Amino acid sequence: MARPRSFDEQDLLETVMEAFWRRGYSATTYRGIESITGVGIRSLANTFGEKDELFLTALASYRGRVSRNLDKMFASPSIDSIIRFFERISSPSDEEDPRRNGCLMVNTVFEIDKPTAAVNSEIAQYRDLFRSIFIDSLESDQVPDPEIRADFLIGALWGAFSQIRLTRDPTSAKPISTVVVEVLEGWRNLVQPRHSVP
Amino acid sequence: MARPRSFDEQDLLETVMEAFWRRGYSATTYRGIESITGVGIRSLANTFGEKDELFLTALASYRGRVSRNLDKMFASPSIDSIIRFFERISSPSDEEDPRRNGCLMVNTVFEIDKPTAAVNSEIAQYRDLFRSIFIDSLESDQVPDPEIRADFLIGALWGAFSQIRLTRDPTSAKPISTVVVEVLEGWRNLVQPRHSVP
DNA sequence: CATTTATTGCAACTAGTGTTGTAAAATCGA
DNA sequence: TCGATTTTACAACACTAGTTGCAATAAATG
Repeated sequence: MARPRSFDEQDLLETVMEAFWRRGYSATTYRGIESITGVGIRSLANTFGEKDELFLTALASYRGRVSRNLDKMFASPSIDSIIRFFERISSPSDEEDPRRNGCLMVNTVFEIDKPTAAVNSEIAQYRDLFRSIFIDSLESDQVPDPEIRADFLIGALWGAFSQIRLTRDPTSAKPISTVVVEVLEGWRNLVQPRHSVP
Repeated sequence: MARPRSFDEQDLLETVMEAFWRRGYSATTYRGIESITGVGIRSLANTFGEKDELFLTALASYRGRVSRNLDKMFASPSIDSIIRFFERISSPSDEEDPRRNGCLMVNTVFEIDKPTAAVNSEIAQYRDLFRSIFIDSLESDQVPDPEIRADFLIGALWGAFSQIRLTRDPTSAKPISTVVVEVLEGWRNLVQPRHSVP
């Protein structure tokens, strides 16, 4: 046929995604990616289109990554899974781990002034990922009002991400995890009093 | 002496601060401020210096505003004050209220890639504002481990700000407030078991 | 009224970024 | 080897934003 690409599209996308994660949207420039990856601007544009589209693709890739992790951690959803999840969030990461920058989606919400409909949809899907997993977990332990409590957990999660992003240190979210775990333990004893004692 | 200014410095600063609050750092341009306020770029630069300095001044102004509000709300610090605070956070605001964009300081953390030492100091002072007020409030009701719980409350607060910023609607943080209040109520009964039962 | 002096309007300069055109380069099948 | 076709390097373009120089302007003081 013709000349083949000098790079692997998936590998490149992974690198680009981490660049957005580390440095944010506007600080991640085409020319910057060029010098990091060695792939020329023109090839980037040919492959992924304009910056908006490249970013959207990176977001989708991120969501896929998170989704796979969550599937593993919540194979059997329960309060215990949520506890393990929050404990992992605030566990140390090495210097090179992009997790030190919190969460790409949350960062995006703050940096992009007026997100496009496509970006908003990505973020909504991302949020729903957590929401449905939290609800499933709470329901499986018969916690009342699972929706409200799930929304609270999402809030706590985003607070943790904010804290991590501020300090660039996951362990700084430890106090948040600690109290969230305490709260979750308390929810074990809240079984619905629907058809209970006379 | 000489020609007087055509504007009031404090009024102008307030407007600029709200501009940063609404639109973020990079979307708030000198030329934009010029067309909003009618004050020319040259006069802005003469009065406030470069954009960094103008922004820093706006942050300080914001912190002053928040500090005054907190002093009012926490005149007698207690769990009840914290409850009222979280309930107010998620109460509706009108269309023009810049609170619809969450919190200027938290937004800043996310948008600025590498904050200067001065900006970091502003943010740290801002955080400590809440931290010491939360600790005071918890201590006055003899809640154990007030530092850790205060850090959790800060996390929940930032989660609420994130949620508000995402939806541009304070009431979307209602579930967070609701559960935080529930948690705070629970903390009333945790009085230190220091010298208790035999 | 003239002088002084800070303010202001205008415009230019510089730097950075997304985007695109074009021609050279490289590969694979015939 | 040749031709088709894609990739790639280079450069140019357009636009935006921060910053700065300079001359005109306007008020207060004597």
